[in-house]
Amino acid sequence: MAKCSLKMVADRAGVSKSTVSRVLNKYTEGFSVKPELRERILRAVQELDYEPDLFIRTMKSKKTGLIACQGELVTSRHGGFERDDITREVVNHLDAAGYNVCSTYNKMDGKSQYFPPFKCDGVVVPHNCNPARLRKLDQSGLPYVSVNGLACGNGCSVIFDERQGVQLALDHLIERGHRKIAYYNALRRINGKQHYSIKARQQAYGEVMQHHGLAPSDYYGDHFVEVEDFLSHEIKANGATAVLAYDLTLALALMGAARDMGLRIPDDFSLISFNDGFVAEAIRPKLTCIALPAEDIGKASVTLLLQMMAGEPVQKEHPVKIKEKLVIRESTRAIFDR
Amino acid sequence: MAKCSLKMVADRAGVSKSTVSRVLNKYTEGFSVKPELRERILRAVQELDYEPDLFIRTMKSKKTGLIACQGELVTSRHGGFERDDITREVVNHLDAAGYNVCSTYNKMDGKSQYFPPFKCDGVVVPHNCNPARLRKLDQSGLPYVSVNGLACGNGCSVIFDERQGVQLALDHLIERGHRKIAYYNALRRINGKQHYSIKARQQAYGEVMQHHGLAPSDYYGDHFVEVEDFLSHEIKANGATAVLAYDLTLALALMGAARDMGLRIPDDFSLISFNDGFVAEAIRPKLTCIALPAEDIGKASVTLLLQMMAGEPVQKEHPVKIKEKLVIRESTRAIFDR
DNA sequence: GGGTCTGTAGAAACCGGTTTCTATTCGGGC
DNA sequence: GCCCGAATAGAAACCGGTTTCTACAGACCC
Repeated sequence: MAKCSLKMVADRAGVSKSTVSRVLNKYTEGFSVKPELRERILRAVQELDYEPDLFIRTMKSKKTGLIACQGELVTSRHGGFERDDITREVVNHLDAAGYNVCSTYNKMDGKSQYFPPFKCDGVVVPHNCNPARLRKLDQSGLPYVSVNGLACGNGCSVIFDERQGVQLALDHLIERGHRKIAYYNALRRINGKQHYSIKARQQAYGEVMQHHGLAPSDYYGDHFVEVEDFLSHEIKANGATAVLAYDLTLALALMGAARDMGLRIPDDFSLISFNDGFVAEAIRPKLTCIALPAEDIGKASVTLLLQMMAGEPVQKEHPVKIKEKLVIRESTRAIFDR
Repeated sequence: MAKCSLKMVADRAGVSKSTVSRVLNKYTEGFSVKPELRERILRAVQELDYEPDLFIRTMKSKKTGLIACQGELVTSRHGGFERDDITREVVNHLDAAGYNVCSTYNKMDGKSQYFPPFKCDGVVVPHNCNPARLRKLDQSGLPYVSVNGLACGNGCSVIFDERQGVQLALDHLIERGHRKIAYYNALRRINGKQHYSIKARQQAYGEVMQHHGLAPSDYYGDHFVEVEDFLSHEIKANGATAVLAYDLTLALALMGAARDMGLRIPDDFSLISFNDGFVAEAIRPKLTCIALPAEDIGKASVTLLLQMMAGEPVQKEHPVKIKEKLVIRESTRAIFDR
């Protein structure tokens, strides 16, 4: 009924705790167990449905086999759609590498708590935007990787190449004849801090536009603009023919407001958004997106973390950057001369 | 740097481990500590930034202060939008009650693993649809509550009142003159098993329609129908004026296909969906929904679990049912006489 | 036959906490 | 001054595992 202990298994098999532990952990380092005894022990384990406590075993053993996952596991209400995908990829890769991923729900806005509150071999920090918490983790000396977020001195960071993604989006639009391309920025703050991508995309937009000799839109700066005001100003007044949106939620909001204001997509303006997902494919017009490949960032992050844990030298100076991908659908079209 | 132990705190304060433990746990049961000594200990704790290991303390103490959360924390790719909301509500309420919620990512489709793999006071199982895993948990004797899913003999279950929700939806449509109302069912299987709501909504639809003397649609049964085929048959051929969709993802798929087929919502048919969320408000037409209030189910679930853990008698025979809510938006309209 | 090496497995220490048991000091009643 | 109980705090046991240390049996060699 209740969970049974190593002692109970040992008693049932008529051996000592140590022998059971050795058999279960396949300890062959200078030791061996007679096949017959091994059989008896394994039978007892099976009969009692024994499984060791995942955490108590971490006390004595050097390797815990545990990876702690920090951060908003329960995604925020209006959070991006890509978050779950990324975390899932990371977890699956760690699982495949034989690690058990574990997390405790500690509110990041609560009293400054340590993370992790248990012993583990490494830490994954998805979508980080809490510098204080990160600094504490950094000081702990544990190997950690910040996935889709920045790291401090001792950790690694894997992020998306926002410059390349912006370039992908703008090239796509410029190739199709667009010259006045507005950017709808996000000013959502998570726990009082912005996600790095907000500033990165905003800045890349300015640079890439300038590089093409085009004027950036008025509203790509730091102050918040309502969707309706944005569309009135940029599309109706300034005559922009295309909009790049910070993420899917903003793109959806823009699409809704455009419909309400009598603006058609892509006839009156083209729309392209960061993040891809089920919704982008389901809505009409289907949204052209800059996808953030979850598989790629997940795999790269886990590879990096495993290297750190193995003590191999890794790139810590600069974040590893994952390429973004253009997914062309119906919301962008060519304009023939202006 | 590395995490420090109770012993280190004790040494620094010049006292024994037991005294530190007593001070930190506010042990006053027949014991007391001189204010001056308490001060010194607390100072040492602060200086060393000490926090006890969350799991190791569970070994000896009767109360662990831990709640395990089973299930798909990393939600499935195309999963419903309501899942995160519900889990978050549950976690926040447990947190408020002083419990630490913890989860390990164990693939539910993997080798049959026990859950939880550590000692805890109770278990939360959100969105359950894995009977085998649940049966094991049930046998463990731990207090547990199945949130938005069914339980076995020893656990409690809190689900939504699907019958009432279907009634809400159909009454809304019938009041507005609809008589031919089709139902678009889901046949998604999660880990080989269906979520209880699939059968519940399907069945309730049949009953409520019959109760109103109306004929249910052809396609509300168990076999899968493509959205296009569904719309051709039900709307174009059979002349249905309204559709009730199993969830938001299916509603989105229906909206997309309708647009592609030249069917307008709500002019050509009204659409109402289960689940509510950001997307329902963002798309056009805004979707009329049967909302599944996350706060209500979260609060009720936690209340129930805490009662079980306190040894109080609770309702185990039947699931507790949470009322669903009608959110009227733009996708449904009245038809004036037929 | 004695010494040594190897295979096998139990005993015991240990991890980091909580709880129980025990010891000492102090104050008060006589 | 002595006895006793309350207040205070250390010592030690314990939780459930892993790892190290130790012990014993048998094989092999000389």
